[in-house]
Amino acid sequence: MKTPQQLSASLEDYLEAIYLLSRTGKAARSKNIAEHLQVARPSVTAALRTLAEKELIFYKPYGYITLTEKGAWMAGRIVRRHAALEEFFRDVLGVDADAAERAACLAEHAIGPEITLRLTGYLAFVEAEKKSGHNISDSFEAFFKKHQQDIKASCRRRVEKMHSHLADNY
Amino acid sequence: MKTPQQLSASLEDYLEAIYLLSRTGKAARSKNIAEHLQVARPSVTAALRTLAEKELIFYKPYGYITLTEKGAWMAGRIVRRHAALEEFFRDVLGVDADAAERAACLAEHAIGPEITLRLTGYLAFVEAEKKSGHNISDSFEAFFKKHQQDIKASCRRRVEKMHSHLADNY
DNA sequence: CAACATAATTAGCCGAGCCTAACTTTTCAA
DNA sequence: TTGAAAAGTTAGGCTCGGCTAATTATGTTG
Repeated sequence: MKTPQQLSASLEDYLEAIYLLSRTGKAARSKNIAEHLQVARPSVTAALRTLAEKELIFYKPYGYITLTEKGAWMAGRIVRRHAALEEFFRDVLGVDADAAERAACLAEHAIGPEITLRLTGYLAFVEAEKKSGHNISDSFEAFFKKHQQDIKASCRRRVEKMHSHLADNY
Repeated sequence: MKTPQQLSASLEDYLEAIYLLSRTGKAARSKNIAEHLQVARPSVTAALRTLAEKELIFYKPYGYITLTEKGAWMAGRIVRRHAALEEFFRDVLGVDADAAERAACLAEHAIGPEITLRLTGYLAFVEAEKKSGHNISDSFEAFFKKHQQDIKASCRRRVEKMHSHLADNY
């Protein structure tokens, strides 16, 4: 009997932070989590209690925090999803690293396992193509540089069309 | 002087709904918006007041709702962003139409203008490639079918590695 | 034109998730 | 070993975005 365990975006962030802190050697303590997520310490306490209730972490007040098996499994999914998005934004779309990171943080809570899998697959595909001499990202970058103005313009045109459609009924 | 006007995800949804209702001929009235977004009517009233305060809609109690110029401009961006994501999930990643739609609804609030532009550009790129005889989506679909198991397995392996790393310190 | 149906709003509530200020527990060093 | 600093938690309050129930406005029809 699997527990579907839909976590809120916020709780996913906490779980991810705990995983990342554990992984990089830094202790997963309340304070570190607060710093990592840029939230006040009491917010962390509340989140930890919720995660503990859901049996995703081992949590004793004033102690270290570790992931349960279920928690580690979920954290794994969350981290991979994040990585796939960030990599896609950066390496395929050519968004600069910072913006890619920020967008991934926000978008990650929206995409489920199916899309994550296909996204990961797509990244592998682009990689494989590159190895057989066809660099899709480079081709796209050239295409984008060349047609950027057209793309922007086509957006603007659509906006104008909409305006004429909507402007006069009040 | 541009108004940056960062809307919440929820308000973006309301603005998008008003736009879509106007567009498809159905009157943008409180009731229709509630139906479209599957929320209770009083929730709509509150949202409309906020949007009116921000001068994105014309709103008189008990009347029809229309977009201001600023509102129409923002709605346009929101709708294009949504469309780009949905199209990408469906036509490039090959996710089924329903799931693509649902994911787009959630993810759209996370991506900004820069990424929307590049995403739109990427879709145009894939389209252009197809016209010159190179169908990237088909190639990907074949690749995905072939390597799906490997991709899943590589995910699983990473999870297992993580478990061994985390399992024993509590 | 009165009365009823429908649409919309008001009033009041709730939960999630954040915050600050104050208090408690733990740690560490003189 | 004791007391201050650091870490953590409790208490209480805020905003956002939902909800229901009750009320008011609109419009429709006999």
